[in-house]
Amino acid sequence: MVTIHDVALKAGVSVTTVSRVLNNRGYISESTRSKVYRIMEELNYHPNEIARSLLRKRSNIIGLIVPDVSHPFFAELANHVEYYAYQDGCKVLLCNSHLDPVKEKEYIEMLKRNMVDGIVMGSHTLQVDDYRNLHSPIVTIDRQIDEEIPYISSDNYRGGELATELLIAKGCKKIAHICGNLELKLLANKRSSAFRDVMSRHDIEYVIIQTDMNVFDHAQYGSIIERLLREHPDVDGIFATSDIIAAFALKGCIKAGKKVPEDIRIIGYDDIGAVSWFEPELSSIKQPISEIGRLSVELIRKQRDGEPFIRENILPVELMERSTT
Amino acid sequence: MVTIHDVALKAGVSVTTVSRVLNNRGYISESTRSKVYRIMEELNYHPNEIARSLLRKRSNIIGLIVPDVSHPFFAELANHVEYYAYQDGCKVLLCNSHLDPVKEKEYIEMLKRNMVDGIVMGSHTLQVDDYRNLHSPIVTIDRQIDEEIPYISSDNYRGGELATELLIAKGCKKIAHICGNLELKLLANKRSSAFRDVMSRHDIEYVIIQTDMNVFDHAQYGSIIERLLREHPDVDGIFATSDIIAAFALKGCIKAGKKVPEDIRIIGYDDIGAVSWFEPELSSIKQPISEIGRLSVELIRKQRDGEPFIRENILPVELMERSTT
DNA sequence: TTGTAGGCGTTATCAC
DNA sequence: GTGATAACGCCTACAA
Repeated sequence: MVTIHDVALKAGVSVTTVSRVLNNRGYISESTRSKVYRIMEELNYHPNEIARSLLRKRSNIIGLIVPDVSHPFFAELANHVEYYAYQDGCKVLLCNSHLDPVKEKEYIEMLKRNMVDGIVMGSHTLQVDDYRNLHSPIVTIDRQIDEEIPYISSDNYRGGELATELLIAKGCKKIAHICGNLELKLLANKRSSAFRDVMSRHDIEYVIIQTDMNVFDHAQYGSIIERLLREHPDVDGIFATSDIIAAFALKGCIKAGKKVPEDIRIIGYDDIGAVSWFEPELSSIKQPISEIGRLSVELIRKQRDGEPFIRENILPVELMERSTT
Repeated sequence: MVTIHDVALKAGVSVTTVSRVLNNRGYISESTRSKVYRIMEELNYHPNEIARSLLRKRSNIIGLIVPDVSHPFFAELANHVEYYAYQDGCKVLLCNSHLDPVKEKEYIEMLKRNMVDGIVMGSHTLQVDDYRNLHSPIVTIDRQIDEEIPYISSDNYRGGELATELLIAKGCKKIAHICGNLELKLLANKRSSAFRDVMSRHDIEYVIIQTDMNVFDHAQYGSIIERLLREHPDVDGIFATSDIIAAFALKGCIKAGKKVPEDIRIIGYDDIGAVSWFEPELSSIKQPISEIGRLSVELIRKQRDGEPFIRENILPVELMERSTT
């Protein structure tokens, strides 16, 4: 490995001078500058970021903790977080919690030991206190820990309203809502509150079905749908809290011989790319994932640099009507 | 930030001793050991990994460069690489090249400056020489750079055979193959070679359509399919080189009023999760992505530690027959 | 305009 | 068993 000393030696100057050239600090004569540059080139020198980080007490790394990047929503989130982090001169350390609190906690410790600039928390398996005592810039996605920790979410309540109102407007008389486990205190639960509110307002019959805690166990969806259609054969509208669930609902309906959207209308949530790869294309509520990613990085940076920042960030959602409603 | 010095001071021992306790090296009396542990606890001390890395000349980080994590294949790859890296005590730095050679090169430089243990290259926008002169443990996915650099791919040729032979066995009389741009010297091109070989052997009519370089521009797929069906209305089998393309083909066929698989049979490649979320479920060739991830990490580790390793790693594929064939 | 010296937090080496 | 001390590669006062 070639260090700043090697360059200094070969260039016949001190390490300070090389460092100055490197960082464009202070005054250097044009001749030494170009000489140093030439030697750096010759030796193929690249400054050691680790040494820099040690000095700076910061690694320019953003830790991104998600349940599972292979889930389309988090894959897109990771994609955008990386995009904006890169623009900020930061790197992204990818951490899957795989819904394991131990792993999530270990990752948090690891990130702190590596002096990351901050942590974007997309996974939430720990207790509130564990997040509170981080002493590191942090942003949570879709969960509000307390007054202090900034969070980002899309307007879940509005999303729930939009989806529900659409089904009603289309004339649905009995609507099923399939949501995640409401025990988890996620902001996504507001979609369900909105559903309940709108339905009560319109005095339409409805059922709410909670899925298992494990969002990644897709096997459960098939049977949940089947049971729903069996126990409530008169359901003519389904609002699913994710596109994946909605896709399984669609599949279940087709298998059960129902026509979509004629017999039963279906709308999902997230607007992941895959919904438009298949036919019929799924109606969905679109979250501004790119903006969520951008804001995550910005909020980390602002906290890190001691700039003021907003703690509650609720982003607008958009109804994407396609062929299943 | 609390350092090893603070612990040493409060415990009334030297930093050396604390370091020994920390790393379980040399002899320490049980009493000092427990005292040190207690103080570490009290002070909530966590060793600074950056300082360690500086000394060790290694960050325990694996750089993962992919075109785009939001693509299901790479999302799954990232997921598994992270899984196995974690088991090895390594972290994963996520790098999207977004098909930009400049960004890819900058990422490579950055990773070297950060003394990563190695680089998993899933993106290939650079020239062969750029990869050759890395002087860092590296593994390429689905591309063979030269004799030296280890690569991992699934058995693309066999995959191509399986897909093609299935369509033929089902009685297809005119088969279209939609593949990526063959200019790019990717091992995935062997799928197309296999297709051509098998078709010639059986003397069946076929067409081969290359898509654009940009794999992430899904907009092109719709029109490609439409044109295919228009120019070759008698095609009764499609072998697409990715599930996404296959999904668009499926959609195009349905829109064109064709019944799948009765009028036309379709098979994709990769077996991404999404294919089984929708109806009809897509037949596909499954790549062992988990094993690819595991091997990537193993090959980095072996190179890093100077252990012997295998340079050519071709993993078996599997035919997943579902409802579209 | 350039150089010397000290320190970032840790571990390895060698003494005691 | 334990403790000084010197690295690791870089940057930044301060001095010249």
